[in-house]
Amino acid sequence: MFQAVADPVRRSMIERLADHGEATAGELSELAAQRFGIRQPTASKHLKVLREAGVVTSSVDAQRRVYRLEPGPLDDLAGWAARQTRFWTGRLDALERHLDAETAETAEITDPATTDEGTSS
Amino acid sequence: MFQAVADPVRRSMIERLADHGEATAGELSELAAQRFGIRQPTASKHLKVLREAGVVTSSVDAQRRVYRLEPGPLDDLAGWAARQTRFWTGRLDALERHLDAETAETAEITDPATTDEGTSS
DNA sequence: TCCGTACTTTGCCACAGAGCTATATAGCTG
DNA sequence: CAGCTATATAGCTCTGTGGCAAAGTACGGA
Repeated sequence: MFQAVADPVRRSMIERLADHGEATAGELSELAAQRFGIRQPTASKHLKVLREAGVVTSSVDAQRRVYRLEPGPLDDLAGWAARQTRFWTGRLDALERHLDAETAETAEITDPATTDEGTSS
Repeated sequence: MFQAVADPVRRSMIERLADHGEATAGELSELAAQRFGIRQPTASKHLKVLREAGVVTSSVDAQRRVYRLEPGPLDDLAGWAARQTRFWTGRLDALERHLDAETAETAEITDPATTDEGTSS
C-alpha cells in the first residue's frame, strides 16, 4: 500500500479515479503519457501494482478494462497518518495548555523519559 | 514525503516518535536493530531521509541527537489520502441515497453536477 | 589531553523497480 | 477469417536505494 502510493505516476492515476469515479486502462495510460511521458506498457505495469495493492479493482468491458478506486486501503493510509500526529498534537496541545495556564517558561525538551503525563486532559 | 513513508523501517521510527513524543538517534537505531536487524549507520541514513522530507526535526543535546515528529507532512499525507476517498464515497453515497429514495429530497451534497460519463470514448 | 560515546558520512555492493521495445492475448468489426 | 483495437506480459537495461564496514566529527569526562 505505502509502496503503491510512493510513485507519482500511480498517485496521479489514483487522483484521476478519485475525480472521475472510474476510467479505462487506456484513459489512465494516456493521462500518464501526457503528464509523465511514459508508454502504455509502463502504465499497465503501474496499474498492476495498484491492483495487487488492492487500491483499485478492474472489471472487463469487452477489450476494455475499467478501473475503479477501492476506498479501503486509502482510508487505512489516511487513518495511519492521522494517528501518528494525533498522539503527538494531543500531547503538544495538552502541554501548551498546561504551559499557558501554569508557567510559560520551560525548556523545549520536556523530559519524557521518567514521567508519563499523557493523561492530562 | 511519500517516499519517506514508503519504507517499513522509517514507518517504525515514525510510530515510535508518535508514541513517545521524542527519541534519540540511538534509541531509534536500536529499535530498528531489534525489529529489522539493521546496523546503526543504516538507521542513521533512514533518519536523514526523514529529516530531509521534513517528517522529523532534530535538536542537539551534547553528543545526542533528539528527534521529534513534525506533524505537517504527515497531516498532508492523511489529508491527501482522505481526499481521494471522500470524492468517491461521496458519489457512492449520493448514488445509494438516490437508489434508496429516488425522490432526491435530500438537497445536501447530492448534486452529481452534470452527467459526466455519458460520452465515454 | 586523551579516551570513550554518540552519530554522521563515505564508499562500496546488491537488488528492486521503473522505463523501454517487442510480443502475446482477447474481443470487436468488416 | 483478417485485421484492428485495447491491454497485458516478457525480456531487457539502468538508476535509485537499502544494506554493510570503516572512517570522520563532535562532545563530555577522567
